[in-house]
Amino acid sequence: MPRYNPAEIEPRWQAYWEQERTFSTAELPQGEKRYLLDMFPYPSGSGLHVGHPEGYTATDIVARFSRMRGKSVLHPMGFDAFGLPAEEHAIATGEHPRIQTERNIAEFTRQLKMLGFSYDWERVLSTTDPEYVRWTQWIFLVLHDTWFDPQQKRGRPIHELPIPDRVQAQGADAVERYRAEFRLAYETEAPVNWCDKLGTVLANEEVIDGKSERGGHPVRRIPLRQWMLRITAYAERLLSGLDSLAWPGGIKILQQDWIGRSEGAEVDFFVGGAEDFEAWKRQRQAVGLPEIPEEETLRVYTTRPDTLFGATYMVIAPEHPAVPRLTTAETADVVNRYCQAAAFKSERERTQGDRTKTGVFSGSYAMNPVNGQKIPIWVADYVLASYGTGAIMAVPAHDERDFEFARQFDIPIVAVVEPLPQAENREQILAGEACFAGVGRAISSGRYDGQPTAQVKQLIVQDLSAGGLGRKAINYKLRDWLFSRQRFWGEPFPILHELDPQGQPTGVTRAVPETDLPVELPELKDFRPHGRPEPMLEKAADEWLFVELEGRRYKRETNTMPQWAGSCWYYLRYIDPRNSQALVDPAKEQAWMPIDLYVGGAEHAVLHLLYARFWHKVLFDRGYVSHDEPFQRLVNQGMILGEAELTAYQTESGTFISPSDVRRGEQGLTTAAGQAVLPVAVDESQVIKQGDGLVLADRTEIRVESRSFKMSKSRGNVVNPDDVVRDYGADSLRLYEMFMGPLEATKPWSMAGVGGVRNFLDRSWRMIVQQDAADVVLAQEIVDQQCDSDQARVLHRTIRRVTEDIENLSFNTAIARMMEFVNFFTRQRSRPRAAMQAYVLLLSPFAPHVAEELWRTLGGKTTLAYEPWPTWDEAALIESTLEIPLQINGKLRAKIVVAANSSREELQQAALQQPRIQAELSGKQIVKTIVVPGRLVNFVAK
RNA sequence: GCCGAAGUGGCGGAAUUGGCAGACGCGCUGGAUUCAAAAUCCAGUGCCCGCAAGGGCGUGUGGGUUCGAGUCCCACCUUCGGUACCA
Repeated sequence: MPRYNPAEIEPRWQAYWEQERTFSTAELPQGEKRYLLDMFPYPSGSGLHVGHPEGYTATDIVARFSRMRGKSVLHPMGFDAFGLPAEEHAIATGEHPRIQTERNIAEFTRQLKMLGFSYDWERVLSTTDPEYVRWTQWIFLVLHDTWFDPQQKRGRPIHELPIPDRVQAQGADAVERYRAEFRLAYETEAPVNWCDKLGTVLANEEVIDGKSERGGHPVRRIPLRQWMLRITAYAERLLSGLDSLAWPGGIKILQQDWIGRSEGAEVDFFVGGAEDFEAWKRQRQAVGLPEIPEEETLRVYTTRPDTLFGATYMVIAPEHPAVPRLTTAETADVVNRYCQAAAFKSERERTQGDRTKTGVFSGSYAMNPVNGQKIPIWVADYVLASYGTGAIMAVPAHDERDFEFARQFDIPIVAVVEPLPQAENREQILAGEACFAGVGRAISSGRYDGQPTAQVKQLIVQDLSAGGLGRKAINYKLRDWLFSRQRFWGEPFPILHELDPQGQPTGVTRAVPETDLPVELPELKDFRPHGRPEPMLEKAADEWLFVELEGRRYKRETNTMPQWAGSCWYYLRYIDPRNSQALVDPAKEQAWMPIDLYVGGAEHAVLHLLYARFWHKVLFDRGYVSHDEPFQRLVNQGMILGEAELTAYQTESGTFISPSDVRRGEQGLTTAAGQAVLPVAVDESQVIKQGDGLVLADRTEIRVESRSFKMSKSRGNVVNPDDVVRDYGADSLRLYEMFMGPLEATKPWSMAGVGGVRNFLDRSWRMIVQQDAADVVLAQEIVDQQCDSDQARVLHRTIRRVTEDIENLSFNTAIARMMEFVNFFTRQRSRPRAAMQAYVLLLSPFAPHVAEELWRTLGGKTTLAYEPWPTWDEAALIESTLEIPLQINGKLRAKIVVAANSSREELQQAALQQPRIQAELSGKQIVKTIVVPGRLVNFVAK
């Protein structure tokens, strides 16, 4: 009987591991440690899909491999369990989100356990656990209690913030307000993306094309009191910290671009009238550049101070505080209307679409500090209030956006940078008819003329600084992080707002005392939004909402934290998941951190990783963790696409045409002649291969397209791991996920491929287990004797390659090596037991269940999880003879078998003896001979 | 537009980093076994010409470097992913 039967083997070994606590991890590592982390999943109602086990299997292989190499391994799993779907479910059904969340977690847990991952399940956590929420809130209070010291470039306790005397003199409330301006967690009135339909505010990343990511409902911008995190203070550290990390280059670049550092200058333009300009300049010369510009100046940020002489107008953002000041009686109406319209549009609407620039003249003029030229000030929404100073000097000759705007509104264009002589459309650029954003030499720029751009930049900034008119400046695209949501299903903020005797807020806030954490969510009977922009928790009963503390009355903060909060620090909690005294014990933290390998999807390349790094740096500055960066090595697993789909194209009249004859235009798919074309799904049986492609079997001149698509419910190509495990077993699923291709690559699913690796496991089984016995007994070929030299070579080569491939995360090739091993040994009449045991150990990280079973059959008494990893013997790898290719003029002409250690001369002689080579060379002259010992011989002949 | 990744048989993918292109798997073809099928085993399988021996061509396209290029350099094309006026 005993065929390989995963349905019986797998649950049995899973139960064994659980009962024996095989993978429970010691509190502290002994010897070398490995912290191997998966990005934890959101437990959605649809369960695991086959994308999840891809990364999970990769880290599990490394975890099992590392244990066998004697490392202490921390390999945990948990759940990112706050999130909108559970709340939407609650709104629809009235069921508390916690109930559905727990059900989903139970289902995920079942599925994860079914796949045999060697997680330490005793450390499992969920971001929704009250004990976890407690420490999320605690970290928020750390952020609230921290300011960033720009001198020391680090976060420090708020009580260390120097308070200016003038503030101190105004009393405690003034001091508190002053501090609030510096805290890393602060409140502000911010324009937010409000969605009427969802009844909630959305983060920018949750808004796609002016619509909500979830549901596609319209979104508009309204101002609302928000919690923000001052991540911008850490921009420089977040940028420079990337250098030391072993991350994919592309991800680092994404983060760099997101942070968006630029160097330039801030320049003040005088807007107080031409007659006072000289006086203003003299005054600036005397007192220097003020920290905050006076009312009669407009401060701009530019990365091209060298083009200052080409500034022909200025633009301020519609939200700029100077807008009313710069508006005149005549322009007031137009400007007001323009600003209001801009405010109503979402950031997305303002920055996308037709791209035709809009704007209105403010009515005022500014004086260019370098040449005293009077230039108009416009209000336009192509300038963002949230970047730089919210105002720009516009140099249409050397900035595409300004150029477009100037063309539209007939504003002069003056070239002040001369391109290199060979530049194309140089004449047009100099005539102000084309835009040139590159570098060159200064022209029409007074005493700077003739100097290269880089030098002019430097000189102008120097001169501006000396005159008190400007200074060097650095800016970042990164914005502060909008950290509050108006939903129910999130962590409450541990913040209290003080009330006066009339029940009105006094504006003073305080933190909930640490001993009162966690602040749990209030009980609600009804989860439907109240439809106002205010947070959901406003619906809470008064007993929750109002708090008395030390004789004062407070109202609780009713915003909740975004889903990011829990995922920003979960990797720390795994280290010490039950600690009730601290988020993590410092000794354990120091022992296990940093994370040696972090595997997850590229969709978290920017936000999750940036936010988590930010929190980590704050915790580091405040002394709660021992490293500056949490994720030493990062790998992004590739996306798994659906099974390849065959498509043929058919015109309306039913004629099939080849894909190359299909045009993709505004009308959709058409023929070259304009006739509509429809894609038709084709079955594999209707298709044959021909030449370099596939064609219809009965119409071989018609080509068929083969493509894979993202898995989606709507396309119906989602693969469910439960089905795969039922039909093939978990070991086959794991193996297939790794065999498909490189971990980082996007690759299509193929059920036939799963069958292929299942076949390999069957063969592995039959190599060791007797086929027609009643019980699981060893195959007759298994012998207790030494490998012969061929067997030893195959064995040791396999050990070496599998070991090196795992170290390089090259799992697909590791599996190919094991397949070669099985192909070789199934053909051997005698198979040494030791070789079989070594093989089973190599297989075990990939297919742990069948490996355990085979290990036991081969005489193992307990789990193989801590058996020493096999080592290879270099001596066994050496081959006595080699086949060497012989080339003439780089073309392969013959092969010879020679002793492996043949010298250069011996090789050349043997090659010249070879009959075919002799024949080819006769009548020719050998110009050159290349001999690479162990590799090849190449004759260059004429 | 910009940034990133990638283009190798019918398909998924290998190739010690400049040295026999196509490992391994799927699929397909033929054979053994079987009453038959499944399963299993054996052999073959880049394309073209040829009965064969053999020959020619071949890693997205075009050029280059080299005795030798999938791999290095230059230009371009295509696909996928990300991003959007950041001064």
